Amino acid sequence: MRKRDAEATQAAILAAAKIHFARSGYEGAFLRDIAADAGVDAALINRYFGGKDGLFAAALKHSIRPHAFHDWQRETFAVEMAKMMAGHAHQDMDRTHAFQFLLRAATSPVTAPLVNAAVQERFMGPIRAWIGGPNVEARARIFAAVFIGLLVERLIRDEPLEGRERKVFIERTAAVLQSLVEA
Amino acid sequence: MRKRDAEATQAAILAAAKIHFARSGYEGAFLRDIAADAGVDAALINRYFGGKDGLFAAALKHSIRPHAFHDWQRETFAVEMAKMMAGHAHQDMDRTHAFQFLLRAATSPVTAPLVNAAVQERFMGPIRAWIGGPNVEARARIFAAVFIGLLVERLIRDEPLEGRERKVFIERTAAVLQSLVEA
DNA sequence: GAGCTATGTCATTTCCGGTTGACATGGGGC
DNA sequence: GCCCCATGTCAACCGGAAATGACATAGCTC
Repeated sequence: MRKRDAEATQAAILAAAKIHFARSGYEGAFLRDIAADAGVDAALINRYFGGKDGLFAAALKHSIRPHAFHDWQRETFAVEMAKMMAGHAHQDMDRTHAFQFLLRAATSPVTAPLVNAAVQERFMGPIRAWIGGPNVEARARIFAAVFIGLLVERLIRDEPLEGRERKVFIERTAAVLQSLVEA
Repeated sequence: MRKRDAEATQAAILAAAKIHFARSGYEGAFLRDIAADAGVDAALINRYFGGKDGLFAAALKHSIRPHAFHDWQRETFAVEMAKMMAGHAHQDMDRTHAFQFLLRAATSPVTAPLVNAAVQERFMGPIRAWIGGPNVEARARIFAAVFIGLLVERLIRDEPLEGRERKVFIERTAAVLQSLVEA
């Protein structure tokens, strides 16, 4: 029998759930599989999270953490971010993984509203505050869209750019990002 | 009883399937609903496509066709596209269905490789050709990223922008897109 | 128009996955 | 050491959705 440690068990379930939801989406992730990966009986998921919905909500909450936009320097962030986007996909796995989770969740009609609410609160909010200026709403949305798109591109591409193409990619990306934080 | 025309029936099923798969993903789309929309009994889907898997494969194959970038006007496409992105997700369904379908399919581990290969060939290829100029690779990637990001944002948001915010959104988005096709 | 086959419809079955409740047991509190 | 509750396990249930097979009939061939 599994060692009796509710906290560790819940953590194991949550970790497995994040992987499965990220890989397969809400409908495609099965509680039995998640439980198996966590080394737990599926019934425990119900006990601890109140069902699949609750588990998803917990995983979602755990995946979206406030991004530290406040400590980015307004003058240099664009280039820094562009460099990050130009990097290898296997770097920054935590962030990448969380984003996969969000992307898949966003493409399921069941979970899309949840994701939207969470993203609004913990992602768009900080972005708006950070960007500031007039017409924040429109500019923040474009910023978020570009940000998401760059992450997706980074996620699905075969190989990163090299040499001159890479240099141009960073310059151009930085220019786009920079333009969006300017009024 | 439905008119006896196997070819038309299959086409109706395929059309309905594409809509449902685009809107709800593989697991979220139900054969009964697809059949109902097509004005067909669900059993026919099995007869003609051999089951849900077969139907999905057929819809995927049918959705991946070369995108007509060549008939966009280089001077006006940016504003047109920005207006489209500013709209509600359920408007302009014709144009965006294929993309939504592909995006959802790309987030399913089963179909992802197929989709990625097809996207490279039939999406990135045309984009490169259409954009042209020096450092096409880098610019095409950013363009694709922005394009995808806007689609995702459009997909997950609750409500479109209105009034002045909408106007700014379109202007800014158009500016970003336009800048990316210029060398 | 008789007969046959492809097409369409319906009822039923099967399967799958989330949920539930009963039961087992480890381990802390007394 | 005993009791009790929290934790873990197991088997069964239930609803929903896909698949199946029997049946009906339109429409073509002759």
